[in-house]
Amino acid sequence: MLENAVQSAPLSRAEGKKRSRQKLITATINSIAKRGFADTTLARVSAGAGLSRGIVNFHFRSKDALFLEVLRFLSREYQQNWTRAFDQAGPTIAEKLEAVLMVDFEPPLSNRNRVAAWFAFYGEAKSRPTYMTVCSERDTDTYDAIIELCQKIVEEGGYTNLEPQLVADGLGAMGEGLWLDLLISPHDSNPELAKLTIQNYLKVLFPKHFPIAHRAADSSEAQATAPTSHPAI
Amino acid sequence: MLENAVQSAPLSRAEGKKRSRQKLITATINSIAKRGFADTTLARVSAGAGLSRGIVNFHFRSKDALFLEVLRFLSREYQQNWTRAFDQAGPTIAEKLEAVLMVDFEPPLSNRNRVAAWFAFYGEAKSRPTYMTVCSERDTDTYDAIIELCQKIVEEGGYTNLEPQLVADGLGAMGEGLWLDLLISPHDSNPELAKLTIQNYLKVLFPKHFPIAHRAADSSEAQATAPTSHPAI
Amino acid sequence: MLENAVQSAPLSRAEGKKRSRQKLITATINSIAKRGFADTTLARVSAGAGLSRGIVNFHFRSKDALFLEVLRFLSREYQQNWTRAFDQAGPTIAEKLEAVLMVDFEPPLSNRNRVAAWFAFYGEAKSRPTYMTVCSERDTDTYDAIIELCQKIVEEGGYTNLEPQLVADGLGAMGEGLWLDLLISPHDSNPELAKLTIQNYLKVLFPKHFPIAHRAADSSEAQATAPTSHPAI
Amino acid sequence: MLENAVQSAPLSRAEGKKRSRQKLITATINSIAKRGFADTTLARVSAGAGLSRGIVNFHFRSKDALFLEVLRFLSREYQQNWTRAFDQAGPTIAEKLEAVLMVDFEPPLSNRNRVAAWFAFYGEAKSRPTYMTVCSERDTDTYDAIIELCQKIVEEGGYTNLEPQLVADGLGAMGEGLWLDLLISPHDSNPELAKLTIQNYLKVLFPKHFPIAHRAADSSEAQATAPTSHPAI
DNA sequence: CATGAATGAGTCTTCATTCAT
DNA sequence: AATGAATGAAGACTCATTCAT
Repeated sequence: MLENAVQSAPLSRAEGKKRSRQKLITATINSIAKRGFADTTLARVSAGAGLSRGIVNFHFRSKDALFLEVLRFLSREYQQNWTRAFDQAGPTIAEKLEAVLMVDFEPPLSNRNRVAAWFAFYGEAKSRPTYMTVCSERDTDTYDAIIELCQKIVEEGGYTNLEPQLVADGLGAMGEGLWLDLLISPHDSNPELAKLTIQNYLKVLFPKHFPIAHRAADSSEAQATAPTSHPAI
Repeated sequence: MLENAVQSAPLSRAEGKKRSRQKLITATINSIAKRGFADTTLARVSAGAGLSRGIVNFHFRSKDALFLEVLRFLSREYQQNWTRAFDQAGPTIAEKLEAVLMVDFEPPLSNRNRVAAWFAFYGEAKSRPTYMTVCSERDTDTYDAIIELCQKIVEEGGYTNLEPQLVADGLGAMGEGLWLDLLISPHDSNPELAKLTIQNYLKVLFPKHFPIAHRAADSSEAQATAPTSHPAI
Repeated sequence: MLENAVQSAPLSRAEGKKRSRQKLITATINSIAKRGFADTTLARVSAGAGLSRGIVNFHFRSKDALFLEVLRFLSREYQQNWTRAFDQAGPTIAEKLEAVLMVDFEPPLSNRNRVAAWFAFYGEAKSRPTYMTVCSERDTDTYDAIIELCQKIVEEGGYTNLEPQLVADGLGAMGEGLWLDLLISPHDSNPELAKLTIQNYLKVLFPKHFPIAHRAADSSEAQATAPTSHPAI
Repeated sequence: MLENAVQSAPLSRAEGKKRSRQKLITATINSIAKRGFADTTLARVSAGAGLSRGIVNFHFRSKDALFLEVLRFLSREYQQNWTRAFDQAGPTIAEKLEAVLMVDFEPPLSNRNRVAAWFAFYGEAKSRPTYMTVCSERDTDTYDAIIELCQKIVEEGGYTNLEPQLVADGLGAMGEGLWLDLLISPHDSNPELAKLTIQNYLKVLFPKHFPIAHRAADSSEAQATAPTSHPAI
């Protein structure tokens, strides 16, 4: 038995614990998507993770704590993807703006289970301050960044007819509305259509930055931005 | 005290039953908004309605049936307000379009309890086909109407740079996203701001129909359209 | 309004009340047979009787009171049929004995709903003294009569090898066991077979009174004894 | 205190679970006998077993499932005692027949709680196909065996006046009727009297096999056959 | 006499949580 | 670190009973 044993070798305790934790979080997201918040019980979560019944109260203090961790995981994941999209986009403001507006509709964020989980938390947010806090934060961060980009692009393009704040609010809201449509109108809605919709608005709003002929190219570029983390969920 | 002081007169049995039913629906909406889906128990609903414990299983078959009736009530109410806004708006396409986009942000639809209830149902929709059906229907009806209006206005104004379908999808989604913001970002968000955001887009999209100077007037006109039904909730 | 009004004329109050009472008793028997004791609710009973929900507490004081009345009705009906069979039988002891042993297997007592109701009460009798009293009484009356008949027939026939008391106990028990079989083994069991079984024993026990060739004739005679009351149940 | 004082040693988990299950079954039988089907609630059953409230839904799926397991337990127990009586009886057909007819009236089957439980199930059998199946099976098995024994004994003894099938049906039914009498006529009825009644019939039916002088001896022999299982109930 | 809306006690059932193994 | 038997609080639901109409 050498130390550099193969991957199937027993994990260290800390690693095993961490892995179990993550399995439970993933199983919870899937259960919420599949069965909804109300029917997501710890028994089903632990079964989904292939672990024993009492395990959740071992890794997390309580069911509420688990759910909060799940939301935090989703929030962290969202932020990571958002930041990566921003960083990996081309150097121009227009490219940055488009990239961050597109990231909601690329894997893993466009995954329907993810969207379902997010809206499950939104649905409970009004009555749960802790959920509200995390949800608001994500929202605020995103909106702030979009506002900043809009201000720059308006200034850069001399779009004197546009109020950057309102334009940004509209784009942000449109993104969330299209995200909801992925959930509610699955037959007529899909990530590609959502992206086209937003891009269409970009062209109308900022014609100098998003000329009509540019569309297809942008689209493929956007798709090229790297997806990320936990694609197995 | 005249004989025709009818309002305090004892209700007929059928009327009393109907009234109790409605009380339960209203109490359920309020409870969902206040405590969320998870903590909305039949005991709390019946207490909120000032009725006895077993009452829900008398008027509705089950908790599930009650919830579905609540969603149907919300859906019917939404459609009624939407239709009224459309009918009562001025005769032009632009006025109709603006009216139906504004109605989400006027009472009673802009009521935060209502929005919370809607998103609670959205959050459960993926795992409940019956909820999904009702939610999708509302969505589809609204979108279809907006598409039609956009097609007409594009044609009327000769906005050759606009794709009516995509523009309509964007406006519809923006409305839903701003509705969500009423819930999630209550500090920075309010119905008036939401209306301004949408109106700002209308001016950018259809400048001939929504000239800049027109803004304030429209806004106040929009507010003047009659709100409706069940203001007590 | 003449006294000799036709049958479809409105009943007097007393008659209507009596009729409703009986409808409820009949509906209860049918419900017990169909759904068992546990699932026989007052709602189902009143629905079965085509009457309104609160009616049982009007005609009877309570559910328990209704059930007790049902048992008393069954007991009365049993006794009436038994007595009629005895009276209408031929004049000999043998004919009387055979008649009372056969009556359990002729309508209406052989009706499977009736038997089911009886055994439902037997099943609850151990824990309900009032049921026990009524059930025991019926049993005792029947056994006593059979013992008396057996004593006479043994004396008459000089069957010195028979102990009348034990013979009578056995015949009575056999009757009840065959009655149970109507319920439990419906495929292989039927009233005619039950009668044959008992008659076979009579021939073995009392060969002078029940000669072999006599069988068929007896059987048809037995069948000729008049059935009775409430055949509609 | 030696180490092999195993009985007080802590049970393995599996053993403990099995024991809890059996406790619940036993407590249910006792409750049915004491309070009847209707008043046997899970709260009382679990209290009777000295366990917690939710336990039944842990070991069994539901109250119905518990009841069915109780009936299966009774059925298994019946069959075991029956088979043991048959096997342990002397080698002759007559001894076998008498043994299996007597076993109903010896512990544990003659235990009044047992009989009450059986008749509670009989009372519900008509409306519950699963109960009916189990009850019918027990009946059928018993009757089939008795028929076979009767055929042999008739052949062996040349009892040309007897129809084996009808004789067997009568004996089986008599056993069940006498069992019911243990429940319904507890003052005048007891297992010993029931046994005498049956034995009296055996002497009349099969005089060559059951001569009059033989009675007392047989009876004591029959009693000597070992009773069995679960005497604690 | 009869109705049926309403009540509320009682029951089954679920499930988060604990803890001995 | 993990298991799973057991707990008991809480909730949905049933249903006998009441009473205004």
